[in-house]
Amino acid sequence: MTNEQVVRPNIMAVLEDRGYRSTNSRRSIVHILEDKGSGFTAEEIGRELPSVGRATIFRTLKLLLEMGVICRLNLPDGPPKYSLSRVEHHHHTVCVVCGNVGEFRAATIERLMRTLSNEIPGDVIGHRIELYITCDLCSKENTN
Amino acid sequence: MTNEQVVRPNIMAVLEDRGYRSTNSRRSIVHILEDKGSGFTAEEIGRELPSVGRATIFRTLKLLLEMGVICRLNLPDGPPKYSLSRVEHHHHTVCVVCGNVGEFRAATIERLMRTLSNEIPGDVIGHRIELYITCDLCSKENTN
DNA sequence: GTTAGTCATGGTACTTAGTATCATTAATAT
DNA sequence: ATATTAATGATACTAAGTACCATGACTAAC
Repeated sequence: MTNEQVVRPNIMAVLEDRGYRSTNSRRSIVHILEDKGSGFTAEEIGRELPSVGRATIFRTLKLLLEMGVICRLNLPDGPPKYSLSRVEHHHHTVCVVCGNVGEFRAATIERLMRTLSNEIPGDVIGHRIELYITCDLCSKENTN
Repeated sequence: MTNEQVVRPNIMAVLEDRGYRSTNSRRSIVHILEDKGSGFTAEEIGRELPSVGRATIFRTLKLLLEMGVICRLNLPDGPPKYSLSRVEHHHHTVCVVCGNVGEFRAATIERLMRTLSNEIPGDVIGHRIELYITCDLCSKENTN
């Protein structure tokens, strides 16, 4: 696991580079994403931007997903959560108590996946790894 | 990756051992699950059992999920798919073309996860790994 | 085997994440 | 400044799943 500086792209610039327009709604959604960083739901964003239509929120999230700027995480229960992606490939931790989402990188996993792909029938083109944890905060609260 | 014989529990027995009743609906649902094995959707089961109420299908799937008899797999798109679990811990491959779901085991992964948990903040209590592949059948069809 | 109690069922209405449609509005290119 | 076209918000819809509730089916105890 590494802890190097997280490099994030200028999201609006990425959108514009792909020919998408820089609109008020998109800017305010992106602004909130950058503020929250990780573990936010679509509904949450909608609540903070009542002037922006629900459809637009989902449309924008979908766009950003396709561009790889954010990722969606399906939790065992509750609505899916979105997180800003690192530029680099990464994986997620989810606290099963509070639902907080974290990110980590581990070169060992990637090396292992390459090895594994020899033993899997078919061509491995991607993978997704989620670690379910109880985060430090939640285990502390439990012992109090 | 291992290929040993898949050991499956007697699902109805497991249900009854937990105090749940052996009803017609449950038996017919379980029967279909055992027939399909993996990669089926809730809707699919409902279609094959028009006499069983939709609610009952979801109720039963939920029960089986809680008991660990089946697992739910959220695909990048399309409805979630359910699979009979092996008794043993395992992971899934999903073909991104046809959506077929496979299972595999890899002790290396489990060992790696244990190592990794030292580097992750909080207590790791579980993990989920999905490999996205194009299965042999689909890559063949593409080259034809 | 009958019965009593309770669990499970099917039907229906609801919730929630996300999408389709469409007339109006705003961003861009010229 | 204007024409073009993309994006928007509103609304209605779909689809996975759940809540509710009166009726029916299991099981246990007799």
